Amino acid sequence: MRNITAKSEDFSKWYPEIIRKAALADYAPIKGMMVIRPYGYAIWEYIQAHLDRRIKSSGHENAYFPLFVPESLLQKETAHLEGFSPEVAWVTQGGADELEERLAVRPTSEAIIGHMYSKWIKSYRDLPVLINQWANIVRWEKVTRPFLRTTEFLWQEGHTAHETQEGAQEETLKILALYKEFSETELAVPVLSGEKTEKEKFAGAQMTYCIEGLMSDGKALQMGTSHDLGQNFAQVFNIRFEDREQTLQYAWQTSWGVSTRLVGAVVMCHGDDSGLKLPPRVAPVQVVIVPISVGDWKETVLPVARQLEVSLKQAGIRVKLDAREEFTPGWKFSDWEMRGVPLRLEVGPRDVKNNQALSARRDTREKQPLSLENIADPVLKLLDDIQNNLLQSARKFQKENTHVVGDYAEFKTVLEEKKGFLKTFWCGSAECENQIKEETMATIRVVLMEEDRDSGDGGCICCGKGSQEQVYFARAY
RNA sequence: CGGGGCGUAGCGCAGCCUGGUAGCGCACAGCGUUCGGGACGCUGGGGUCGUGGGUUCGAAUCCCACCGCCCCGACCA
Repeated sequence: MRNITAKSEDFSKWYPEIIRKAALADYAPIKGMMVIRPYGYAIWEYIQAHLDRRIKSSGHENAYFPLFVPESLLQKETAHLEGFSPEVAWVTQGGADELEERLAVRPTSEAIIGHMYSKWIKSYRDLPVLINQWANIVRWEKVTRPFLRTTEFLWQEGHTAHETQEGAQEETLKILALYKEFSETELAVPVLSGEKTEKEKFAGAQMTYCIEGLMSDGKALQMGTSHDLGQNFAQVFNIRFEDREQTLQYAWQTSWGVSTRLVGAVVMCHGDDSGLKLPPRVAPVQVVIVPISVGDWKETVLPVARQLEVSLKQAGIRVKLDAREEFTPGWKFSDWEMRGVPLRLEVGPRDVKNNQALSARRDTREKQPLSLENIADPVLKLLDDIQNNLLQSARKFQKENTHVVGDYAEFKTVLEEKKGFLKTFWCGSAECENQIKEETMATIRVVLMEEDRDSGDGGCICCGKGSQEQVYFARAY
């Protein structure tokens, strides 16, 4: 008896189903909006905690800006406005009164933050400004999917201002590297990193960098972006300061963000036919203890299980004892596997007699008895192994699904038959980029930065013109 | 936003064609027996049939509009 659709059979049915069955989120009664349930929100909270620590230790501080952006501010940066206007939600009324000026529900906060920075930044001594905010934003998207693209989503957005162009560039790349390290260490999701093309870059940015993950259906997912804004926003918001030579300069800015989409990435990258597989570092429950309820188990087994729970808790492990009487052990095994708990410990009469617990890994399904003496040590070791193994498996998958292609016919065949990332050369023209997208639905996910490129050049996959621009194409979410 | 599919109990569905007492499985509640990989028996509760309008003596069923979900495209964290 199976109660979830197998991932291998129908990925696009599996995904929303597992989101709901595992109680990560549920549809709200508003188009494109979801309720993040406690189990899903806990994952987000661990993501936040791990990322917030990195953001702060790299010198940034958290602050909070308003939800609403006056239309006049949003309009200042033309490219920015054009990029976002199709998906902005507007507030036109307050109570019974029509507003004199429409208020945008922030689709991102560059505008209102730019406005504030112009008041705060007067001297080179005020720089750099390194601020991050955790917030919700609204984008009126036409097609939505839980976590991957919702009308409202939660994210962090960093907004920094610098004295020099180099300062801003350095910040942009520093965050890009931080995101990559974060994704791989905490989410066990390996990512490519590089530049976006002109077509794909952030509205109003000078250059956009991103990290891209490969989901297990062979489609790419943009997991984070870091933008070098140059002086675009500083010029229209008048963020000027007196530099060391006493001349007036516009500030150099960056912005960068990751969102609740990352929860979707974890689900899609690691899940299998039995459900979720959560990396221990973001798993709300790292270890579940299932007592085997036979005979006088409440007197014999349960006290041992409780003691086990206490000792794991003391070691800082997120542990749950599932002592519910209305379910059989077998049912609990399947349920917690579906919910992605990395490690299960079974405690039954046999284990009590042998002073042990039987461990079962979610990732490999390996079972191994562990002595109850100092059990936290091997449990921590196992959680570490699982975290590591998830990353290695995902890396292996990414490698196996990355194909170097040289000509367009091969490009199309590989894309159709194997999916995944296609590594190739591109001449840099929007014409070729558009043509490929039109014909194959594949987009350039990243343009490799110089230091990541293979030496030498190749012909553009589309027009054949010689080029050093090495890129990864994929179909994407 | 275009093309297609779907919306009936928490979930999965039948009933609709041919209008006339709203059903099945799982889940849920109670009791009992079970429990080392999704247990079983008995009893029971739960429905504005997505929403609004129309046709009709009578609408889950026929007609219209809207909303939502899924898939495939056009646009995006």
